[in-house]
Amino acid sequence: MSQIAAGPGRPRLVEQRRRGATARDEIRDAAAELFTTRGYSGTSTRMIAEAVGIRQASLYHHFKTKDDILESLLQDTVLVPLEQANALLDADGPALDRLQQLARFDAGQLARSRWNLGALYLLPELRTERFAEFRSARSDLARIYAQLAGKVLGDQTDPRRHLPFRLVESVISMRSDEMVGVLGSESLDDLVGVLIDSIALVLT
Amino acid sequence: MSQIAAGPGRPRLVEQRRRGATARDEIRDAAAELFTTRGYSGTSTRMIAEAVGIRQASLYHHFKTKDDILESLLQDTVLVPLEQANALLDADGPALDRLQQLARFDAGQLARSRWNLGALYLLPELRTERFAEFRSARSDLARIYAQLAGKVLGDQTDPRRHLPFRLVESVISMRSDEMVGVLGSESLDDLVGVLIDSIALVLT
DNA sequence: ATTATCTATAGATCTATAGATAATGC
DNA sequence: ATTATCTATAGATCTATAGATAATGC
Repeated sequence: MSQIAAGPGRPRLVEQRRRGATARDEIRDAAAELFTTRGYSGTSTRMIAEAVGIRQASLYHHFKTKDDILESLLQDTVLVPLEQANALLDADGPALDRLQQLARFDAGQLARSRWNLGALYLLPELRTERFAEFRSARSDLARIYAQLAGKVLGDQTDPRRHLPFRLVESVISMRSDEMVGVLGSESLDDLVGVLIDSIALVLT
Repeated sequence: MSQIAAGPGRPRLVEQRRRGATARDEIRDAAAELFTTRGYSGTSTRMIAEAVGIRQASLYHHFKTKDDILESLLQDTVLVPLEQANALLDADGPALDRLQQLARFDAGQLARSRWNLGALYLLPELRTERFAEFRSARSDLARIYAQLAGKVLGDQTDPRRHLPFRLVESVISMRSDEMVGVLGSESLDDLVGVLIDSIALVLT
């Protein structure tokens, strides 16, 4: 059942041990855990393979290079929020409501994802040319936050417009510091609620 | 002058190119730049040595291992703020004033240090046993922030007590995202001011 | 004699490729 | 025939140590 099972290809030496419908997803799951806890350069392809239960070389049947694995994880975390942000920027209604809706969505994702994928944004390795596309998507997202906040403030130069984005992303470091792990999922909702309320307060 | 100059020991092959009165300080300066921009595992001892202008093996005359270099940088950034925090926790006066004084001090350090040393806190490699002592010092600091904030709120269980620490540390990610690089040092003061004001607002 | 550098290198990785093997699918 | 794995390995690192060398200091 959890054993190798049907499908073409030579069977694995050990049974499946990772969440994921496909080998590709198993690899992404293992890499997400390792990259967020040991860093990108601090994680070898051998460690990823071991966590999946395959040989190191077998990774390369599913990803061309090691950084393609990270790229794949990053894409998934930023594209959906960015789409949502663009929609809300053009939507009708009070700017504060739209900003808080966006924040609630993002903070919820960051708090609830299986691994702390937001921590990937903080990896210094993203500063290379290889991840320029991701960086640009993320700074688009930050710009939309600042624009909506600027509307609330009635001033697109007020430095406070940068705070909502940072408040939302503080979920990442709280999770890294294992504060969210300790809290139940009930008080995790409290935390997101507190952040949403704070956004209104700092823009007053 | 900037050439090898006086002092015992075989002369270097190239002139000094790093800030620092001693070779140890030159190494720390180079490592701070590299660790914050390329990560810890992503920085080799050869890169550090090259940035200093010495041979890779010569590093080991000044540091026993690579992680001793990181440890040394971390110690410097957390010990002074922690001392300050302990003093302010026991001081007299309104809790909000003391909290804001602490925040102004820390945010100022984070914003003005030659390299973005706060970014070192975000390195996933710190999650190892090797850096347990540093992690514990930093969580002591976070605890004092939360305790002071709890006093302001009149409730040591209110989740909002975690926000001031996170607001202060948002300076780190703003600097990483090169927002502080773009702003002049005058608007950098604005930024710190905005953070201090926000602390009062979110604890209202 | 002491110090801070240098050259050389051991031994342990690490990423990625080449090619064999063992399944399924047609 | 196609697919997904396996074994084996090339070539490029990387950290740390050993020991030589070239200064200053006594």
